[in-house]
Amino acid sequence: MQESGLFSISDFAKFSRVTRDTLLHYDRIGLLTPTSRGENNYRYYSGHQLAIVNLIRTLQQLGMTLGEIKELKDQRTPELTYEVLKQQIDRIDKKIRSWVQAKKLLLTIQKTINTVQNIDEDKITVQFLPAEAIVLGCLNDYSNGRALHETLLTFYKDISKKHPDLDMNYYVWGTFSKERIKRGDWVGADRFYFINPEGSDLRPAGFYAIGYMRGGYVHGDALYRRLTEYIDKNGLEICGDAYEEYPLNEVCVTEENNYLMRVMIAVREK
Amino acid sequence: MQESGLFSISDFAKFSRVTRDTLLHYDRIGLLTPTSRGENNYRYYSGHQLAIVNLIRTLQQLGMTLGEIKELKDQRTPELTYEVLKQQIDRIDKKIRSWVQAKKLLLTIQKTINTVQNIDEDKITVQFLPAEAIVLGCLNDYSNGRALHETLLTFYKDISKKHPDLDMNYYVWGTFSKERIKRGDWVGADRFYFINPEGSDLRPAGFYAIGYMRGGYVHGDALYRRLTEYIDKNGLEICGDAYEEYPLNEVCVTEENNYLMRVMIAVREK
DNA sequence: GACCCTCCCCTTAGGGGAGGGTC
DNA sequence: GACCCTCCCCTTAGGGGAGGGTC
Repeated sequence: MQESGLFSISDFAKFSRVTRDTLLHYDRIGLLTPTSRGENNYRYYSGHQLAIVNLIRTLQQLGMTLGEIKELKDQRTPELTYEVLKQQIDRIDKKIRSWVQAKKLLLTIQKTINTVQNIDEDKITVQFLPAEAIVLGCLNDYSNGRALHETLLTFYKDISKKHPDLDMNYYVWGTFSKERIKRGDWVGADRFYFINPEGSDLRPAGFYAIGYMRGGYVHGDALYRRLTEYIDKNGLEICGDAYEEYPLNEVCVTEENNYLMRVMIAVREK
Repeated sequence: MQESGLFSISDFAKFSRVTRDTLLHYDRIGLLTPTSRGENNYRYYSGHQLAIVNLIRTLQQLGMTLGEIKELKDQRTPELTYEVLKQQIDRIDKKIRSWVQAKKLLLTIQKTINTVQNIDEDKITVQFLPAEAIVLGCLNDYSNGRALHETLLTFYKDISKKHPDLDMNYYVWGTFSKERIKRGDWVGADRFYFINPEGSDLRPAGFYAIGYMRGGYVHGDALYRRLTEYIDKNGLEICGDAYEEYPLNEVCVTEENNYLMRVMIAVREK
C-alpha cells in the first residue's frame, strides 16, 4: 500500500477478498475502475472502493448478474434496492424449488433402482402392495395408426398442462386393463403414468402378481404369458389393471436388451 | 417421419421435446449422433434415440453437465448410476443450502432497510430493544498502526474459520466499550460483528439511546457527542457497549456522505 | 524476485443468424 | 415454401498463460 491510502491491485485484491483476475475483469467491463493509474499505468484503488467490491459481491451472492449489478449500481437508492431485492426473492425461491424438485427426482430414481437390487428375475411372486401415488394420463388414442411416440407426446403435453410445476423427467410407464390382459392384447398401454408423491391418482393397494423380464420396450409377450399362466394355475384371477414398468432402463443400462421390465397384475383368489 | 421409423431432425426434436439447436449441439459434441445420414447429408434419428435424449435430459435436470453425462453414458450400469446419483445428492444439497443462505441474507438486508423507513433522523430516542443474535469478532488489534482494512481482514479470516458455512456478505458493524465512549474515543471499533440469526453471540436486551446521522464510515463524532449530551441531560448513564451500524450503506446508497449511521448506546437511569 | 501491464485463448449449453442446397 | 446443411459469432464470470515492462 502506498501513495496516501491507495492500494495496488494485489493489495486491493487481498483486502477486498477477491482475486486479481476478478478485479481485472471488473475493470474491463467497467463495473469497477481503479480511482487512478500511475505513470507506469499501474492500477491504484482507494479505500472507499472496498465498499464497492462489497456491494458487488453482496448482490452477486443474491444471484444477480454483473450486468444487473452494474445497472443498479449507478442509480441505487434504498427504495430501488428494496424493489430489486423483492424481485430477487422470487428468483431465489424458484431456484430452491427447482433444486428441491431435482432432489425428489433423484431419490425416486434411486428408490426405483433399489426395488430390483436383490430380486430373482425368473420368479413370479404374489405380493400385497400398498397404494402408491401416481400421475395418470388420459386414455391413449391409437386411432389412425398413431404411433407410440405420438401418444407419448400427447401424454407429456397433457401432463404439463395439468401439472405445470412437474417439469421433471420422471420415468413414464403404462397401464393395461384386465380385459386387454385377458385377451392377450398387451402392446400399447391404455394410459401412461409416472410414480410421483405429488400425484393425485393412485395405483390401488392390493395383491399383485409380479414378474420380471429382460428386454427392450414393448416386447413383453413372454412375460405376460408366464404371468397369466401362473395366475390360472394358482387359483387366482385378474381383478384390476396391469402395470408395466422398466425399473432398469436407458438411464442406467446401455443395451436396450438388458432393460429390466416388471409387470404387476392386480389379482385375487377365485 | 419417413424411411421406416427414422425421424428428421425437426420431427425428432418435437418428439424428444428439445429444440433443433440442442440436437445440433449434441451432435457437435458427440453426445448424441443421429443413427444415419441421408445422401443429402440430412440427419436421421431412430426411435430408440428418444430414450437417449430422455437419459440426457434426466441427468441434466439432476445438475450434471453434458461432459459428465457423456462420460457416464457409455459405461452406465445400475451400480455406477447409483453411485453417481449419490454424489449428485450432495451437490444438490449444497446448492439448496447456498440459495437458502442467500435468501436469509436478502431478508436481512430488506429488514435492515426497513428499520430506517420512517425514522426522524434528527431525534434521539431511548428504547427497549430485545436481545438480537449476532456473530461477534475478536478484540481488534490496532497496534503498530494497523489500519482499519487490516483489522477487518483479520475479522473475516477469523469468522470464516469459526463459521465456515457463513460465507455470505452480511453487513459488518462495530462495538465500542462504555469506557471508550465516556472518554470520547470513538474511532476504530473494539470488535466487529454482524447480525445473523445463526450467531451464537448476543446484543443484550435492554434500553438503548439511539441516534442517527448522515455521513460516511468512521465520521460519527457529532453523533456520539449528541448522544452523550442527551444521556447526561436526561439523568441516564451508559451501562454497556455502544453499537455503531450503517443501515443505509454502499449497498443501497451512491454517495458515501448519504450513508445513514445509527449508534445505539446501552443506558440505564442513574 | 516480485509485481504490473496488455493481449489472447478457454470454459457451458446452446441461440441466432447468414448463405446455400433439398423436399 | 418449408426444411436441411455448414460455418460463424454471441453470452457469464472469470482463470490461465505469454511476452514484455517496473519496483
